[in-house]
Amino acid sequence: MKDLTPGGDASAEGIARQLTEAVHEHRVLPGMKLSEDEVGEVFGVSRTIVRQALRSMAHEGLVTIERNRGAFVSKPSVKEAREVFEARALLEPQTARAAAERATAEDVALLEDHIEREHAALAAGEAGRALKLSGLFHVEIARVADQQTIEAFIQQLISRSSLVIALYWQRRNALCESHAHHALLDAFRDNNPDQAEELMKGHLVDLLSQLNLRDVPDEARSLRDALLG
Amino acid sequence: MKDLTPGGDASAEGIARQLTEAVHEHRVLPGMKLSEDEVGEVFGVSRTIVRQALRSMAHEGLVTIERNRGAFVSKPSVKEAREVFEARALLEPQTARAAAERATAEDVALLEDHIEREHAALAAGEAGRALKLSGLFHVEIARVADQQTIEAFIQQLISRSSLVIALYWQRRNALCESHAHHALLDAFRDNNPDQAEELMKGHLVDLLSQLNLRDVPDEARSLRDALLG
DNA sequence: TAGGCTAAGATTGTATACGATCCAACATCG
DNA sequence: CGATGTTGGATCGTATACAATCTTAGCCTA
Repeated sequence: MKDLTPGGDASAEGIARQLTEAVHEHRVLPGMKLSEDEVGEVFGVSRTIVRQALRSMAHEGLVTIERNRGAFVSKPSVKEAREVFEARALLEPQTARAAAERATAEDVALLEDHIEREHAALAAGEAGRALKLSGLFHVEIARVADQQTIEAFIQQLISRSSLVIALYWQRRNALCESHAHHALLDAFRDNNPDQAEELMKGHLVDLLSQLNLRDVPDEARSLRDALLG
Repeated sequence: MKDLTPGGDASAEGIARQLTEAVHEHRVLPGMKLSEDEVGEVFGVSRTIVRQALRSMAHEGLVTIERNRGAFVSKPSVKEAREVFEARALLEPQTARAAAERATAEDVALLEDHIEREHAALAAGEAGRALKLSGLFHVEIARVADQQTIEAFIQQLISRSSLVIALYWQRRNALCESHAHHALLDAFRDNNPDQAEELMKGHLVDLLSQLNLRDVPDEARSLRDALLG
């Protein structure tokens, strides 16, 4: 069987990237099983490669591997969800500041294009794709700041945030993000570090406030519902 | 061939842990090749397991895998060295603050024991072991702060700091660290977050100042030495 | 003698085979 | 009828075999 996937190659990294993208777009949800045979069949590679990809994703916290049971898309606990946003609060504001100090016209144009595509996806009803682009915006900021080490951390945190959003997001007020991103873009364009840092800090608080981290994480609730219903 | 290693099991994680420890103790140095066959023979496992371990370490930045060439202990560039300490500067002071807020008597006792073992190793002339424990102290602080996500990041940064130290450390004034760790311990014992944060900030600045990040990274220099000698 | 080419050896990349473990359906017994 | 034990299938864990690639030593040529 040959490569069915036009979007990427069949290396371990390529498969990990495509699976990660699917998680970011919420096409693959927390708790879903990623069978080695099944993934291998989809991408036309042997289990050897799939295992490499899955272990790589496990290292990022995106999947959880249970011995002799297989790989599942991770379901972050409430505590883990909080930790992810606490880590982001430590890393991202300073990174936004550094990005605002260094941002060139090209950087701003690239970020602007990013926001535009995010809007286009939203307009086209592709909510998942918009969500993915929204996360990628944060990674791009780290790239502009020229901080590869921190960029890798933020990329991981964005991935895990996708899982958190899938589990704990409450529907109401869905589209305040693009506004925040636009404001950040302005700060970058003006090379205004103070404003960029503050905006990012506020943006992260906003994101966190839109999560419902009080309820039980979906599994126990479904059990209770089953017992009560 | 059976397990030759009394200190740990022969799983991929166990081998990665033991290799990582060897790097922390500077028994394995940057640039050294980690041949799959050789590592497998030492630990008595097949290449399958070794490959898992090496890829895991590659993900942490500890080893670099070059396709069809093999795995080598990473040699961080000057830029990467700076980035590692910049990331630590973002994460560790706040983490020390949180640890100081939460530290219990048991936590303090455990950290104290840690410092004591560091001193003992230094007194016994086991500089590598002391260095490893010195790094682990920082990881333990994140554990006390009850921040597993950040702890994982710090662990990675500590590992990479070991590589940076191996490459860029300048010998003079070798033992100011234990003093800084003692001061931090006092701040934890007193539950003094402000002091802990400031001490950690200063400690990281001290560490960075003891590195020589201006020279070329060892390879060109050894070539030059060879030509001049 | 220096430079480049070739071939053999060594090392990694990938697929596959086999054993171990888990899970679910079914049968059996109380 | 319900609970428990058993058996078959499915899935994962590990080792090994083979192919692809790189390295190096030796040889040839200018």
